[in-house]
Amino acid sequence: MPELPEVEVTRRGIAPALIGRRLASADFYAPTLRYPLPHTARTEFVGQTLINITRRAKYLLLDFGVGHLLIHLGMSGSLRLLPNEKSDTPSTPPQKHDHVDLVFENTTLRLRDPRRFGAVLWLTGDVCKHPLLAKLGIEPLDPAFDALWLKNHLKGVKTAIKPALMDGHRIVGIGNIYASESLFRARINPRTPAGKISFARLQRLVPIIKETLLAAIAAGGSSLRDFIHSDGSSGYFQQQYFAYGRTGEPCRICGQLIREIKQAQRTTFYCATCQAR
DNA sequence: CCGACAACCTGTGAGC
DNA sequence: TGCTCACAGGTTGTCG
Repeated sequence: MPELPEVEVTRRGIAPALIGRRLASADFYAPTLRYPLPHTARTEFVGQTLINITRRAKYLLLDFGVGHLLIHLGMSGSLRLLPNEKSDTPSTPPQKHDHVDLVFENTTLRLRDPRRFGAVLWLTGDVCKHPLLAKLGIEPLDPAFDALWLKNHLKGVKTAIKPALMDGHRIVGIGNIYASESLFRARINPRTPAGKISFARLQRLVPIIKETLLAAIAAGGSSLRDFIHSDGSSGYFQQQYFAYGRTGEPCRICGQLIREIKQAQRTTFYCATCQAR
């Protein structure tokens, strides 16, 4: 489920309950997700105190000082907090798709991931140099991501703007939903070759991307208070989409029917009138 | 460099 | 009601 906003909402939801707490145990209920779970490395992080939780792209990084636990939620992953029974046992036994319990003092962080595209890795040394992180592009909420940056990085790019926006080697965190939504709001046709978009349009697009992501984070943030009792989902689903998933429904702006096309094996939703070339 | 495509998995919903 | 098939919010790797 998660694009950048949901990962960020998750980070904000779990951080206050876990930072400064000692990891009492780590229980893995599967041998592997996308990659093998760090069964044998467990001794390196169990017993350590969690110093911080940061996010890079859609990766969460749990900093234990001696190394980082990297968590990716894949397409169907979610994290939630459970109160512990007797301070060292989660109050609810793991269900079918629960794969990891990080048992802290008083609170357990549980990873559920039905499709098992997620990942949990133990990284020591410079996390930025890890192959999964080293080649990641700019954070869309970084002030350095502006129209000039985008212009420079799309120069000569013939790929259509929609798949170009989703390429994490350029900009991270823009998944299928927010690529369609941002282009709709910026009135840019998703098939336009990325390098051919005018600077004026890029100046419109960049703040729209930031606003769209921030609005989604804010929507999720409104349910943060209940994170510990929730199912791990957020206000994310309550977003009112303009284009995403609305094939055949009238455009909220002009009334024309929203269309869908395939781009790079992913469905793109757009309004042929509002997003004419 | 680019695009197309398969792969990793399971659940869900549309259509018959 | 029950079956089959296409598809799903991500990312990597291979091939042409």
